[in-house]
Amino acid sequence: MEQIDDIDLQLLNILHDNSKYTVKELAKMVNLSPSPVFERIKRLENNGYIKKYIALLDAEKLNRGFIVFCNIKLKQHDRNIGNQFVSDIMKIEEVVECYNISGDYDFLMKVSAKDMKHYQDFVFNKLGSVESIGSTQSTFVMSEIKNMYG
Amino acid sequence: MEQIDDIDLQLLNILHDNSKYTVKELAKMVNLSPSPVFERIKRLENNGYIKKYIALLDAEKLNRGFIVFCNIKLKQHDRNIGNQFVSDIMKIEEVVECYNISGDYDFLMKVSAKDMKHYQDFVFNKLGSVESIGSTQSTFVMSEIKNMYG
DNA sequence: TTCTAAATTAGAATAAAATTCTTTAAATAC
DNA sequence: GTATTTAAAGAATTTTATTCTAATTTAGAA
Repeated sequence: MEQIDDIDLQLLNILHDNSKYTVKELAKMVNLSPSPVFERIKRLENNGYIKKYIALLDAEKLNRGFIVFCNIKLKQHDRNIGNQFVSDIMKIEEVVECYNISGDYDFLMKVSAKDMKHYQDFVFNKLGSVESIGSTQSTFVMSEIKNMYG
Repeated sequence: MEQIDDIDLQLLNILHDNSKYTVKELAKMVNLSPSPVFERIKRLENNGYIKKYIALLDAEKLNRGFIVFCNIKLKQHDRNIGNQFVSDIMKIEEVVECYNISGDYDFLMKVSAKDMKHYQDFVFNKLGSVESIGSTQSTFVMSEIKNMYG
């Protein structure tokens, strides 16, 4: 695996914050000409340092500004139950992130809803029909303080 | 505030997953010519539906694949302590997300480190010097199941 | 140090994409 | 039904991405 240098790291940090700079602009920022910057970015893409480029959307405007962290305990801890849970959760659009975690609970999900009413509906109707779930515990987000991706 | 239609929504969903499509490609996907697609995207940007465009990086390759959710209780619940905490946390690069939450703890942080050793160093040396923190509780991520941004 | 080879860069040339503009069509109001 | 507004298509233009070649730098060996 190729090694990356300081200029690569600069480019990654810049693009992580704003991927719309032109190569000419990037070149000026890192004191190079456009060609090597273009080649460096292609190399970083091909070597997997850059996974993809995405647009960040305004959750509030799209009626998804109500964030809840939802802890999940499975009914039992066998592979089938676990696989079933993962498979079910992947289909639920309100679940934007999900992690298998240490501690009292098995999974931590980040859920994105319009409001409390929507979240309640999500818990009753969506989670309610996921057979593998034993219990849940909701932690509500009152405000977002920091988000390096937002 | 302008209203968005189904095609706008399609464009948002596509760009949220991959912002590198050309307008020509997008036009084909939504069965329009490039011009109206271009104008729609500009409108979505100007109206704030699209906040920004970013590159997603490979955390593992950048030595940041060890994820921990860290719950925080403040020493006291007055405005000064709270503001001091927020100000301190914004400067710590390992903290990639932070939320003010309901429940037993005051804040939930997502922390990104190289490994357990790095995380330990983060807790001792970085969090350890944030005066406003009363107590912490760490939940370790064993695996990422779903991430609509990753 | 000096030579050689490999890698990197700069700058020009080309291809492709974004962006603008004008015309046409469609939808809505009157 | 006509007028008016809005949205779309297609062509023209500008900008950017991408490729190519030559020059420079770097690293290693003699």
